[in-house]
Amino acid sequence: VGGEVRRGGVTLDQVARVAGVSPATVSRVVNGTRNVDPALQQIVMSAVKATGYVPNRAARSLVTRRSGTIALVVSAASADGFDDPFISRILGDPFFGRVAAGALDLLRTNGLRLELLIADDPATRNELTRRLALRDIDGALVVSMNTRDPLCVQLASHHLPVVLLGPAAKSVGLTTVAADNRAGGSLAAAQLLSRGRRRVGVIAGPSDARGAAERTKGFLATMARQGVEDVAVVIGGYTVQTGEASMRELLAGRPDLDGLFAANDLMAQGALHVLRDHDLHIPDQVAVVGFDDSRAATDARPTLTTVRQPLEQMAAEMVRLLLQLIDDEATPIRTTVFQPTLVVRASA
Amino acid sequence: VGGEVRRGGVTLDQVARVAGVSPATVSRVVNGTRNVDPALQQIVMSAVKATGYVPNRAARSLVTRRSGTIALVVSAASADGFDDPFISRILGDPFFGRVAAGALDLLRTNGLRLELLIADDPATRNELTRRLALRDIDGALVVSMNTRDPLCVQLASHHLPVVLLGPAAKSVGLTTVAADNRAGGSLAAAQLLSRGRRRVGVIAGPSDARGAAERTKGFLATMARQGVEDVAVVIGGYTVQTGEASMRELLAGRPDLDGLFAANDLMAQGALHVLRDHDLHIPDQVAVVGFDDSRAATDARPTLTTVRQPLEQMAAEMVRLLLQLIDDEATPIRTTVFQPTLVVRASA
DNA sequence: GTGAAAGCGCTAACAT
DNA sequence: ATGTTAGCGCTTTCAC
Repeated sequence: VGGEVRRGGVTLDQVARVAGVSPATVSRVVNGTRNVDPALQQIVMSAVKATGYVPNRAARSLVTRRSGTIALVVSAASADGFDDPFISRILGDPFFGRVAAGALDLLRTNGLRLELLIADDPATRNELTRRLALRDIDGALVVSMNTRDPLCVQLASHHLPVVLLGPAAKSVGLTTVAADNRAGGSLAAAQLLSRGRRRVGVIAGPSDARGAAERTKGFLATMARQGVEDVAVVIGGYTVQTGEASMRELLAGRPDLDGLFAANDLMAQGALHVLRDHDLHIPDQVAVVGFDDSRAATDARPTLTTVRQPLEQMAAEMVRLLLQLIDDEATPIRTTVFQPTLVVRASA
Repeated sequence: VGGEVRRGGVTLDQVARVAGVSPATVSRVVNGTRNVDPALQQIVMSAVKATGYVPNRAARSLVTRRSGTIALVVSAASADGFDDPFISRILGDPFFGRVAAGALDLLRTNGLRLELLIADDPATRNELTRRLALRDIDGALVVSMNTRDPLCVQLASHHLPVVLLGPAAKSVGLTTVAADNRAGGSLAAAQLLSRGRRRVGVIAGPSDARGAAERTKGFLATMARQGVEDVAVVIGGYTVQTGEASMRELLAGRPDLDGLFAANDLMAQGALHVLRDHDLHIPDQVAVVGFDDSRAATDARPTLTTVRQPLEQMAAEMVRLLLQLIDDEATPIRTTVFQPTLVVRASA
């Protein structure tokens, strides 16, 4: 109203004028470049503060060819459902929330922005690839829900700055951060064993899910090592409903079951429902271990003993690796593996 | 390898050369400006396709003073906990996921980007305000978790392009999209009434939560209209644990309860646990209605009858309103209210 | 209806 | 160590 003062913000030139130096010097100070006289540096800093200067991102990007933005990509194969609910479900998954929070935390201390992206069809996948190539996005953090993901192969083939959160599959030519799912399965087995359970079953994850097979393998290996060879395994679909169905199936084949490992908490929750319907006491009659330490674990009754991945730390490591990759394209592809931990609650 | 062809992408000038026109004309065509000869238009379009041209966002932003990015802001008062888990929890909340998915859907058809932002302290709040003022972000979609939120008042006072998802409180001078929580409470009451329940209780939300009070008011009003005046109300904290405690309290004061309304699904889930422990059959002995239609509703046993807000549609409307606000700063402040619906499942 | 020209605000050679 | 200069790729008056 009446004053078009500073419409659009203070520019670097204005700061330079106030400080009585050249724009280049201001730029150097602002960007923390060395080789600037400490005295001048002070003067410029004051001028910056006095004017309230803040760099124009677009202008800076134009010349540096860096957007200052990195993408958090949720990759959906879009094979099944492919409607809104599916995307909502991923975005609303505690798993995703922990990753986003972990990434954001480190990103903002680096002055970088996080763009949320859904890559669920060829068009959006191509656009992401293009934007990455043009540095419209500096790099991408990819969270993929299953192993045979078209986005991953596409990204890998173009050699773009991308870090994947996923199974430690060496197959993908992408820098990857993963949890040691096998060790996680082992942890679950050890807990059941320590509770004296040897008539155990497992509700495994779907074959194409991230690391599901590893969890089961680790579990079975540790059981076998203690002489427990006869383990019933049924495959679920990572939902409460499939957990229920699988539990019923397991119980039908082996009514004397005294221990259960479910490859995620949701299926464990389903199992809990069925066990209760069968009047089986948890953990006395059947001990149950889940995986993920999701909200379902704390909200179930009894509360769920489960395996937890350090997702926030993993996300932070993803950012670190990505920043390195952006900084130096020649950084070799690496896989970092994190160890899960057992969270003991009431169910086992 | 060996070819630095098109390093950094095709520029508008290159397209112009290929098409045999001036850069200005290409710009006009690309931006859909009228007053361009249809014939030339075709030529330019071909050239664009042939070269694989895609506009440089930074350059465009620099001159248009629009970033093409809108922020999805999660505002946390940071009063309590204030550690990572808190943010993770919000981001991993299905509520948030549905909003993000709804917004993203409309945004990408408009060629806009979504930046994820956490505003949990004065510094980040100020930065957001500044970025909005400088058009480093074109506008913000704000999801606030409680009513007395410092971010909202700050944003409102600066008259920035912001749309709030929140209670229909007229107090805030912000364009707002809200659900009719009172109507939602009414829906719950009507359902309980239709099941013949008149000895009812409610587990209300915390006093500072978005719309919690309205839900209770709507419920009580509808009950009263049917002559049910004596309703026990206890206040919970929107968690399973507080739901359990509240349910116990309710049952202690009124052992003959035959209907319950919980202001969110999590508390309803907690109530379910307690009712089961008391060997009370659901819904025969006690009918339960929740609120939100979150994952907890479908994963609980029995499945939860609940009130659903059309969050995806609400998010889309937020985007529409925000775009309007960005386009014309003088757009008057408005509040749009959406009607919730009842989702009938097994618990009532 | 189309082209020429002037920047948007910044950084990075290059010169000093 | 600092200043001068030349753009980055685009849109947009302004002439024609």
